[in-house]
Amino acid sequence: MTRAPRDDSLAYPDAVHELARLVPRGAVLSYGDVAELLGAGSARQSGKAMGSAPLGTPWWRILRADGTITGALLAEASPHWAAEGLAAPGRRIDMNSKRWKPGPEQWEHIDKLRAALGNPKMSEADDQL
DNA sequence: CTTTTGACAGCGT
DNA sequence: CACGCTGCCAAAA
Repeated sequence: MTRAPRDDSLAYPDAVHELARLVPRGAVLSYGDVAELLGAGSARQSGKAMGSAPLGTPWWRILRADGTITGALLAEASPHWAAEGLAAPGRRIDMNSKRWKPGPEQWEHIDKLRAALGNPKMSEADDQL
């Protein structure tokens, strides 16, 4: 292989996926919240990242700031929302009360993600100085 | 290098 | 409350 994957480094999309996994049942985050919690990127970046979320990722807990989700996913997400008591079918999620507030222990984990992000693969990139 | 493209956000109509 | 337009930001073409 031409490169060896570092375990300490983390790509932005992966950080987003990890964070999504931390969101507990019955809670949600907006794409913008995700970017803010990671202290990097922006709503669009996290949204893009979610597009490549691996199976097992609770993607239905990450939605738009107004409590809606993109059309194609609505059909798949609704049942989950109903099952978790997030919103009844046909209703939008109340971001005000359902927004996830990470506790101290969660923040520790999030902090790791932040640190890993500030430490991207720094090899073969020192020539463009 | 310029243009297009997104699982977005905010504001106006 | 539903749409539409503009602003953002980085990656891919």
